[in-house]
Amino acid sequence: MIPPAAALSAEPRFGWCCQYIPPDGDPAVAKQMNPGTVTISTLSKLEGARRVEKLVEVVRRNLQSLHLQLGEVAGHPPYRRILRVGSGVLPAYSHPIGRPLYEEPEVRALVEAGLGHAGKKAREAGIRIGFHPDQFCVLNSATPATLDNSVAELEYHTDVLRMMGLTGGWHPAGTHINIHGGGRAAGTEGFLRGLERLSEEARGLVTVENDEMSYGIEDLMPLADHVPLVLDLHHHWVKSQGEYIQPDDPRVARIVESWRGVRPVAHISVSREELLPGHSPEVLPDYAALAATGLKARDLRAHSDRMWNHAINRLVTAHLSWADFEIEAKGKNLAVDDLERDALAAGL
DNA sequence: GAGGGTCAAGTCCGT
DNA sequence: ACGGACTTGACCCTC
Repeated sequence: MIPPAAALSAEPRFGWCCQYIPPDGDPAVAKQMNPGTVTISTLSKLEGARRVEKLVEVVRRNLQSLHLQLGEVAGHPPYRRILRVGSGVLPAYSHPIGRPLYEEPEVRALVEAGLGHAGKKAREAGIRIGFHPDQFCVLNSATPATLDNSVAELEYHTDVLRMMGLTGGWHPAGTHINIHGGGRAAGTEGFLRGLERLSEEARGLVTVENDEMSYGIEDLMPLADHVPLVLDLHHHWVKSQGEYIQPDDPRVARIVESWRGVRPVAHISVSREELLPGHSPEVLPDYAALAATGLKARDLRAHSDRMWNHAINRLVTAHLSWADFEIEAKGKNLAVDDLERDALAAGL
């Protein structure tokens, strides 16, 4: 019997996403700590037992790396206990090639045991778990096949979380499966129709995040009574061409409401330092000034390796009053170290 | 073991 | 109409 997910503490958290980078750069540790993949193409070229064998090899590695990642996070203070898990933990799960393989008793037993173990570890250490399916998951698509795939993808993530003991009700332990609004043409009405296609269990986990192109945070407000909103401060800065939302902003209050008592999740990243030569790390990047130097939106969108800007880190520290943060930086856990230093200095 | 082509999927923008 | 960006390398085949 799986113990229920513990209530989420009110303590702020921030953490990294999907991949761990060993501080000493040890490639063997990097490989051990991170998931692998197998392509559909490779699986489809194998037959029968070979196909199962290949999948089992990758799944076993992925479950082991997930366990190690949770161990790493659990070794830090409670304010660092949030982890975005890579969506590739069970490769090909929602694809016709992979689906029957996961029904093989051998595979099923491996997956249930591994995820059960991981979920237990996450719950015991109080690690908040999230997922972020990629750009192919478009819940408002007008293309039936795309919508079908998107629903299947969200149900896949729900299956994973169920085996981790993190489903049932409204975002248990703060768990979330976060996606973007999708294409503009179908609008937020299309998103609501897509939500209706999901199981009740999945609907209790999905969240929606503002992007730089199609749905700004204001554009997502019509969804706030149906699904929690995830504010990405950097996406908003790009889409609004320079606005830094403050914690006392009325839009933040609406976002908090959309979570219905669960502590919200937000995202932070920062433009690449090397594209901003000579920029002071003590000053918030000024979009208009940077655009005037010839930098394009696509340049400013790109994520930095590290949380190099102390002013942004102080802004995030202020936002920790209401949200937990997933840090989207190429430097992963190393960027979390950066934010941690500034947040502690600012009195976290 | 190294090198290089390949990888399930959507949507947007710039040309 | 089409290629590239997003992401973001890792994988896998060939030599």
